[in-house]
Amino acid sequence: MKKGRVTIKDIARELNIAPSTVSRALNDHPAIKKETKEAVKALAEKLDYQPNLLALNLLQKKSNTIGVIVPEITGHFFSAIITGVQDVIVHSEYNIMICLSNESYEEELTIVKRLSKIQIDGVLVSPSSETKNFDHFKKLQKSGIPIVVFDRDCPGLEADKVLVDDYFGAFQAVEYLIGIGCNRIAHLGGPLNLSTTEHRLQGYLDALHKNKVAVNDQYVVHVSGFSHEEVELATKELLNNNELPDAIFAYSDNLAISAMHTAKELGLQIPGQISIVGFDDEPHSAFITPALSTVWQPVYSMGMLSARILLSHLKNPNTPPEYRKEVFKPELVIRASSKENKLVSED
Amino acid sequence: MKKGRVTIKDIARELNIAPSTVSRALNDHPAIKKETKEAVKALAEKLDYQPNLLALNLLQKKSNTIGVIVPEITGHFFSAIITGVQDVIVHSEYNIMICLSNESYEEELTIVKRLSKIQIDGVLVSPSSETKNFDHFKKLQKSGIPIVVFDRDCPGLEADKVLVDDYFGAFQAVEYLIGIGCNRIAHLGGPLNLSTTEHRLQGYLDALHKNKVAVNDQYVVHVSGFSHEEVELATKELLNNNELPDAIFAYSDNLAISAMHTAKELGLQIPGQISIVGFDDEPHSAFITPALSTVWQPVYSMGMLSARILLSHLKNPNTPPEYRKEVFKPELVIRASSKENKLVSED
DNA sequence: TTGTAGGCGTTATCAG
DNA sequence: CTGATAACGCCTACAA
Repeated sequence: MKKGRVTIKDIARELNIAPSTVSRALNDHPAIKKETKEAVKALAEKLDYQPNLLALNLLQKKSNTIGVIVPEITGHFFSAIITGVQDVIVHSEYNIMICLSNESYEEELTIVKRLSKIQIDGVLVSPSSETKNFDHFKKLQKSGIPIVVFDRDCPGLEADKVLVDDYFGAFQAVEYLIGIGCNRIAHLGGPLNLSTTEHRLQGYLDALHKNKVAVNDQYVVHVSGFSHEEVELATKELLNNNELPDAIFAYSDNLAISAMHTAKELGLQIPGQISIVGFDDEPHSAFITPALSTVWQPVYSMGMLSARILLSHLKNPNTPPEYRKEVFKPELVIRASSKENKLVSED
Repeated sequence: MKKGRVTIKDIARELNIAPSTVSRALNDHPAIKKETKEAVKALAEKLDYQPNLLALNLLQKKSNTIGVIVPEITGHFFSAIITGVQDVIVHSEYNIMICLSNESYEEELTIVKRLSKIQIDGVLVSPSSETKNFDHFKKLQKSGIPIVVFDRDCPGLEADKVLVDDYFGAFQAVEYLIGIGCNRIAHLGGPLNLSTTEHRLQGYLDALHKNKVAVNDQYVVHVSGFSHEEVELATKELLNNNELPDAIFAYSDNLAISAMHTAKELGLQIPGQISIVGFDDEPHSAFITPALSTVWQPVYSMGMLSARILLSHLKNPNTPPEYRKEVFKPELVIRASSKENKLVSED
């Protein structure tokens, strides 16, 4: 008649042996008699003994938990990455704690503090769009916690990184637009301090330069966040140019869809008068009308790889001299929102 | 020159006082001299003392963590619920552990075992579509862990529940379809052992009965899972009827969109020849063409309420005599995929 | 092969 | 007001 769960002491008492013997038996310690082991294990089974991980955590000074910090999960992008992460981690002894920063630097700070308090063992992170300073991550690293950065880079932070070649994706997309005859290509860019924003912008600019298409400052607009209002505002700014762009390369599918919406409201034909290309290849992008051309990224694989890298560090706690940097190649997916149509609109 | 993090003992030694005094000072115990408190707090600050929650966990026999079990997060539905949960929990002292069952009963079992092992304090759960038996949840409850079920009910399990009136939503949707002149209304149903499937089906049937529209068995098809193949198969079965339905009420937006796709491939006009109504109001449903009529649910609020209910139990660990059952009202959203168009098609 | 003792970091209890 | 002590459940030297 004990209260609470059964412990190794209970087993020990019942069997008239020492708790340490029970512990060893349960852990298959070589120096324990076979019969003892069997007796212990049998009783443990019978009593439905569950090792108290909380006690182990204290002993080992680790939580057996890894944290995943993402800006949001309502879109498909981070959800899919997380699913990849989870499908790897689930086969390890670690638990996952998913934390949402809601694109807020403040909340990200709070999260990091919390994770640090619970002695997290490792962290996967994609910083918020507000985050410019990575000291909070560095602090984690200093206390020995390995960090893997994914998708959104943290420039200046030395860590493992699993990224996408955003520059390449953007370059391809824009060169494609040029190829189909667009020459007033606008860019609806992301929040300014994201690495992804910067790389996609750079890819856009370089594609224009390389193909000797004039760059027009008025054709580049950046959102400051992903709220509906901000996106709409930016889109309108772009489309209210006195000389209308004949194509928009957007930072993301969501921005692209917003742009498409606004363009339709203005009575523009897509792709007749204006072509639109997004980035991310969200699943619904294929279902909107016209179906959105976009840049696909291997999200699930990114999640899996990030998790694997973190696990490998956790298994080899010897300070690794060098960090891995894996860059996935994205792929242009051409659909109905962009079409060769400039024969007419050449004035 | 200590190794590892600073503990209460370090502070005690430095100040020549007892560890227990430090503990009390840090916790603002009333019976501690003001100056002592200040000295302790100052030093703690200076040394960047972080309380070791792992030790606390062991002492209190609780993990200060709540688990959230969902079938998946790549869709908007559960992501939004989780976001609601998180936005509530983040203001408490609890951590969240999000677990994905991938719509698999096996994985759900594994998750529950894990959560039980780490001495989870409470659980929010929406069961997988394969789950027919809720003993694993009952076992959790028996060990004193409060459970709140959300969205998908677990019939027979006594627990707090935060649900949606699926019956009402379905009834409304189908009655609306009848109102615009449809009389060969098909139902593309969800997996059979989900409560939501059952209630939506019942709402569909009752709406037909009440309005004296004949029920045709061939017009009711259920998917067995949410994989693309299965959905496509079921959709085709529905549309390959010798007498084509003039409307489809689908279990979810995703099923509806798949149906729409297939219908388009068959050259059908939507809503000209066939109206389609979904369920969930996923954000992208407004952007597809034609925009999908659907049934909206207050997802974010459901997440928040579920979390609040769980927290209230955690704060009052006295066995609560009765469970709460909260049922949200969904709302029909009419868009372009359903239209009054039967004047013509009446043969 | 097994038992004893100490400790992981914290708090609660009981003295003083 | 503060100090010593025990305890949470487990593991790991060290001893026997």
